[in-house]
Amino acid sequence: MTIKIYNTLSREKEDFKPLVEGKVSMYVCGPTVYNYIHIGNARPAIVFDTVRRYFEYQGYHVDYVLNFTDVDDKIIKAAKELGEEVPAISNKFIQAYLEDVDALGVKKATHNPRVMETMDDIVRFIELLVEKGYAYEADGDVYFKPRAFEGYGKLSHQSIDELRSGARIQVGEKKEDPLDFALWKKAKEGEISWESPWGKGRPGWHIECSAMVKKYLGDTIDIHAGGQDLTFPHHENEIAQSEAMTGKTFANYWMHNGYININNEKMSKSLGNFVLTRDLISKHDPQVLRFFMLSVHYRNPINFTEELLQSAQNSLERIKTAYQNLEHRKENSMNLVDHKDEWIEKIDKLRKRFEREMDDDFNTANAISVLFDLAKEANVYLQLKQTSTEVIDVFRDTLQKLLTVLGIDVREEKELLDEEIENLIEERNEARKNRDFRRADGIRDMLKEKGIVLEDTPQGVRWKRG
RNA sequence: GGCGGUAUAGCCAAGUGGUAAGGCAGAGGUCUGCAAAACCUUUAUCACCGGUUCGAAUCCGGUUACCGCCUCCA
Repeated sequence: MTIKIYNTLSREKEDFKPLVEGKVSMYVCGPTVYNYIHIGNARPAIVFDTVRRYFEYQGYHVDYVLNFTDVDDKIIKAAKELGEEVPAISNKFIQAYLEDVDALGVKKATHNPRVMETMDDIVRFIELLVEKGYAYEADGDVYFKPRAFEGYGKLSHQSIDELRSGARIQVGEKKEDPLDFALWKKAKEGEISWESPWGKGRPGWHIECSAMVKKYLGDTIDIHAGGQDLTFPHHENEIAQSEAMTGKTFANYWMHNGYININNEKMSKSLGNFVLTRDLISKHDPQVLRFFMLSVHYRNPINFTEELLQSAQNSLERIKTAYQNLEHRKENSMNLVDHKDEWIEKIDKLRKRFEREMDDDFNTANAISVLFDLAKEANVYLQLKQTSTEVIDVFRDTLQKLLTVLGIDVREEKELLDEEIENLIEERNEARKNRDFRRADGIRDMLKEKGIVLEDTPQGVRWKRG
């Protein structure tokens, strides 16, 4: 089955055809590192990590590049306010980003290029654009001319002339045309800067991605991704720069994720309603946030509230419990052949359904509903008097494997309980045998206080943390 | 002004022509010494109006509401 991807370029779902059989090259626009990331930044990290995981599940080798914008106006401003150097600020927040995203189950990128480390490539890229007549220097700045690039606007489906009527585009004194955008910015006094053929300065925002894509993935890549808001102007400008440069298609597929609202309002600093990922996952299991984000299709907006997150937690708990109950029952299973094949076939069908949903533009919302069905079937199976070890294994392995695609791990290190608790559980078993329920319930309540929840099953007592 | 998105049960959320998946919350039941977990049952004239069609949440036209981009932004 082929994977279908909604391509912003064509506004249609298209069959995914890789440039190289069995491989995917992916570039995702990363954060500008001037602060801790908010949950809006976490969404693309989670969504495109899941895209990557699904490709890998399907046997593709994925080259995944995510950049860090470590020089920019906002970082310079933050550095000034904090009385620190720009690299100190960006290093700090790159580190923080990596920690946050790691907690969310995001796999490490193949490369994490930074602007400061890509400076030579960026300067060379700009030089060539000037040589080719797509860009010009003006008093230490260098500007790109969108009008010189045929096809400008093809991603955002804007026509160059309509853009002008927006009338909000300021005419910089140095620009020849209001649409022109900066490739290189002349340094202000005392500002961090690099040498270039046009004097000291630093790169404009869009050029870094063009240079990095070329450096790490080549002239043409399979997938370029980012938040919806990057479509214009950022990605549009990247296309213009790169295609002007190489004369080749820059990216075959463009993917954009939707926004997050907080209590139905746009998350913004002025409203003061942004939620830092770091704060949230210190209070909630990071997996719950990940599950929550994947329970909505990636192109649709998500509304965030504490209640909705709690609801997601309850949902995830259901799948987790099913998994743990499978583990528990495994010890009490046997070599049974009755109806074995029927169950395995049933599981196989669910697995295929999961794949079908993921194939359809990564419909994680539907894929998750398949996991609920899988959990349900597992629960039904677990109610049988006798169970087959093999069927239990297939249930468990399938559930685990599919959850891994979503980046969710329900396995729990079942660390041994300490002796005291073991003894209490044993004592309770004795009490129950003797029908001393008052004592038994007393112990159960006591353990609950310690965060150990006991459940009696026909196969003996089962415990979990709660 | 240009481009685009969304409107489905108490809440969340899938679903692009054949009489509405799934989850959370609620109610009733089964199992259990009691619980827990689980299972079963139960809750929708798909924003509104018109059209196309044997048949529409799904296609077309219109209306309303909300939202995004066009400016730094995931």
